[in-house]
Amino acid sequence: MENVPSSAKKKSPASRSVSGVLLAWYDRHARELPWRVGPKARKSGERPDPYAVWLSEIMLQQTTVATVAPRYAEFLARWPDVKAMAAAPLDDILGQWAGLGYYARARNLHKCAVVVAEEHDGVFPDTEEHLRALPGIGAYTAAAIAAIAFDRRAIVIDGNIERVVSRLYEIATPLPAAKEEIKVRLEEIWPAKRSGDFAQGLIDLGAGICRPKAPMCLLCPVSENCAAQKASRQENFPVKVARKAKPTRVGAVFALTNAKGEMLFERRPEKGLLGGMLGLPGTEWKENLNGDVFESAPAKAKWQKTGEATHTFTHFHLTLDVYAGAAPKGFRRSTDQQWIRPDEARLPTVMKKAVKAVEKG
DNA sequence: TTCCCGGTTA
DNA sequence: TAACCGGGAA
Repeated sequence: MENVPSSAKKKSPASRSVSGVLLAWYDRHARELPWRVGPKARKSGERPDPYAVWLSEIMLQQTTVATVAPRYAEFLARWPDVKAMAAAPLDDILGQWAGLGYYARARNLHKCAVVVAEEHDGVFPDTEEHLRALPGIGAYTAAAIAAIAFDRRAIVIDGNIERVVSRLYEIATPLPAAKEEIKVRLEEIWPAKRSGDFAQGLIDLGAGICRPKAPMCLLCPVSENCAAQKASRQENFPVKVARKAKPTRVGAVFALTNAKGEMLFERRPEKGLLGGMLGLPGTEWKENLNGDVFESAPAKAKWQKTGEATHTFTHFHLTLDVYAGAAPKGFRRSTDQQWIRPDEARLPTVMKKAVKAVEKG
């Protein structure tokens, strides 16, 4: 090492040590996850099922491992391969997805399954570029599937990896602008072999050790290489741009019930908030509740306000006034509406809360 | 209660 | 750049 020219010393030894040390750490500490082929099995030749990798990565977008694990098992049991999923009606996919949020993911999941089944004969493409062209697969997911399922040397950057790298190099540029710099750093340290294990190792390190709050630097295999930890400034990275305050919106929803104890739901428009999901009929959600809310009711009934439901979306808080009423004689639902027992309806969380407000009220 | 966290699309 | 959710921590 002493005889290595300083030009070579600069990059190669440090990068070798980060990837080598991280992979050795992953060999010992990899999380056991339902969709994962662990380092040991991977070394003995076992390959992950690209369908399983894809499904898990879509579910893991913006969603924690703890939430995804049981839901992933349900999906995999119901649709064991991509052709089975492609053959399912979109409404079944959306219903199974209910409660997971970001429903565009479920719509794109189905779209993607159809494209893979019909245009790729049920075989997932094995390059980052071709994966990136599929619905719902962006830069992160394309790289993750290429690396994890096919061991391609694809630079994977998720929130965990952004945090790890911004600390390793004390990257002062705020996210998301820092992403380019992070990618350059990763290019320098990303190994040619075991690309998938390296990606998963970085993610596990970010999730378990290099956490947002109170990172466990004493247990970190690369703390020696970490500029932020050397300066005791771990928690100051990554730097992020200030977020702006969420406005509050209000609205009213109407829970109409029939003699069978069923409730009237309607399918929301395909695009936009909670797109394609079932919900209670009601008003628009705006800054204030002006005009006659009952004009938005699905029927003329003795509406009783039974409570409120509050919920927070990405960019606003919502308060819904919840009204309950019995369907009048001769009420006919329209074609986009359906009677469902409330306990059986697969609903987004805000609508579950509204239904609960009826049951309590 | 409020705050924080996180990928893709248009 | 803004729209798009829900869970867990503070």
